[in-house]
Amino acid sequence: MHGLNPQQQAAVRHVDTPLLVLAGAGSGKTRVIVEKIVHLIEAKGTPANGIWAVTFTNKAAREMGERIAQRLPADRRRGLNISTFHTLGLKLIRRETAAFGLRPGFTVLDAEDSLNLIKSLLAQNEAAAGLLEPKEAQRQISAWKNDLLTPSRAATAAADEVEAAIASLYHDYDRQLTACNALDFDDLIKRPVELLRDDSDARERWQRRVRYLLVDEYQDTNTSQYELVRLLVGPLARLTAVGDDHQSIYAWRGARPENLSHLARDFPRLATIKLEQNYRSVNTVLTAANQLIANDPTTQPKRLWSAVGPGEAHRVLVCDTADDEAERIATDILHRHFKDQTPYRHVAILFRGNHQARLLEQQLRKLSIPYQLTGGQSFFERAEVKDAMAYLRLMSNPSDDAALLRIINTPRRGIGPTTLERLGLIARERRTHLAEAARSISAEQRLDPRVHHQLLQFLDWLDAARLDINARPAAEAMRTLLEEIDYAAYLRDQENSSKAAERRWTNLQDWLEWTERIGIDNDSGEALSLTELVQKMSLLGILEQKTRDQDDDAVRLLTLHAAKGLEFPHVYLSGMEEDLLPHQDCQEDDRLAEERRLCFVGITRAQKSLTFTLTKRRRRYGQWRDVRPSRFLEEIDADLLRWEGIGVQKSEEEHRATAAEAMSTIRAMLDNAGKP
DNA sequence: TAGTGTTAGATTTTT
DNA sequence: TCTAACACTA
Repeated sequence: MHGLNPQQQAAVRHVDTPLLVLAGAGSGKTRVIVEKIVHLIEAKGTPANGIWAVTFTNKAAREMGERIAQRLPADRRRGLNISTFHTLGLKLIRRETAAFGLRPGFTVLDAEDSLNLIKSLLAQNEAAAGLLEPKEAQRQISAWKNDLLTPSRAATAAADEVEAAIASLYHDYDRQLTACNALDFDDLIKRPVELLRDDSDARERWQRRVRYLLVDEYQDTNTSQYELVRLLVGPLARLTAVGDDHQSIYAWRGARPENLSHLARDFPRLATIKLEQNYRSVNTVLTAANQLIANDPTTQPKRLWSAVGPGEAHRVLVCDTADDEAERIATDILHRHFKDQTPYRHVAILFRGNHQARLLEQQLRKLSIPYQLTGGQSFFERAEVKDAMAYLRLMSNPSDDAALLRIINTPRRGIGPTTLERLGLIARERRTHLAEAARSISAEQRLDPRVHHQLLQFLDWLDAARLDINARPAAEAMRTLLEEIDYAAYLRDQENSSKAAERRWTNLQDWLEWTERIGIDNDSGEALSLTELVQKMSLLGILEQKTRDQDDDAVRLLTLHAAKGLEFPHVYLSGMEEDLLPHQDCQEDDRLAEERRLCFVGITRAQKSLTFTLTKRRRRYGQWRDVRPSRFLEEIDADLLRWEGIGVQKSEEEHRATAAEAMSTIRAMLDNAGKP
């Protein structure tokens, strides 16, 4: 308990009634959760396996686990459940598989697979295909699932023709998932909720198992996640929810920040503790943040303060164009690096949209400043990795159509779109999955005999491979499999340069190593079954595992969303312009408030210095447009901001001066060092 | 199946 | 204006 402030201590000790901790940015909320778990085990004698902590990302779960590992010896923390919502749902489904109408080895489809399934369903239904955009349909189905709406209720509630069509697609989609022994991400929450709601035996069983539940980032929960929380804690309500309404920035994808206030309604004995002392930032940063967020009508007042230090006014760099903006940020960072010996990893550049990263990258590269871009397409989404995953999934679940479709002709086996279309039709008629349909009489009758033969051969080969993979370690068997299909040759065939093929092959080797590494249970140290391995992989972005060297000294480029939860000594908030932040599509009240909170999140990432940048003109969809500074800058006291470069000439001069100064510093450094 | 033409869309994104 | 996904043609 040492080193905790009185509010933090109260939050840790409070275990008898449900508790909401409203934890401001940088107020040590993870610390509170960690200490509370330690307290529950050490002081309250709660068995570790009765404690469940839930986060939103794998990264957050991993970090929490690591911090607990520093506080408790292995034998005292064994059995502790720290996971994401989705992993928790998966665990529950795995223990109750039959109740869900699933067979062991069921697959969890990712967003891409689910979209492909939707596309193939639409391809079979001309009327719906003309009316619907696959992405839009996917979004709507996901939204319905997050709101716990069944297909039939969605059909009843449908407001127009389009929604009605999506509801009907939703029905087919779920039926097809069942035929494939598969679930999508949203099902991992929705289905457990349905079970716990409808089956009192299962409910009581799980409520006994969950002795204490802690939920992080509570403001990001959606309806189904909140329902899961309620059902798991039951009437005893041994629950700690930690969140910050000021950092609610995910309403656009279904988060319900009002779940924070719903807690008081649903748990009358709820106690609330506010954490307002910030341990991260200097006071000028917090003052700006407080002033900005005071304009948010939708959230509870909370005033951050800190004892870190006074801090300086924030610079606002007014630049001519986006190129100019990127150049000035880059020069400024270089300057900081050489003049103040600021390590590059202490600097982050934040922006609203990913496209803004491109120019920044160019300029950083020009000045040879190392940078690390978070976001973009992950390693996990690479085609070769997804192909290998698909083979592995088919080993675990022979009815995984999404996986089969992905690799049936990769590498080439002469099984083209026409065959697959006919096969899909047969599968739909027989209400089954593709592999079974292929072995039916109608397939024999309706498919080209040569291709049909080819198809059966391939399925037999898969069966044989399945026997092999169950007999030895998965990674090892996968190596053999990739050799048998000569995937390396396929890659060489696909790529123009042998270098590109080489790189993709290396990615696969990395993936195989990763497969070996995660194939062991963190808790028991035992090897996972193939099914467990595949399911674990589906929920872990490989990107997170492949954390590049922590001490890699590079400037971080992040979207404002991706920056939540992180902190940096020096932060550049770029594109502080109307229509960019707040984004042009977010002028309506609720969305505008969320944009403001996004800006708040950006500001509160800064520990020591904060620099806003904006341009005077920006090219938008090919047109040059004059730009107005973001209204959020006006919501911060003028004394806290130091504008630079408002006049054109002055800006150019200043810019040159800064660049010249930076260059001469570099030269001096190089002279001193005697080598680059 | 590769190569070319056409068209929409251009915020944020985890699991 | 630029890109990427798609549909169409050779």
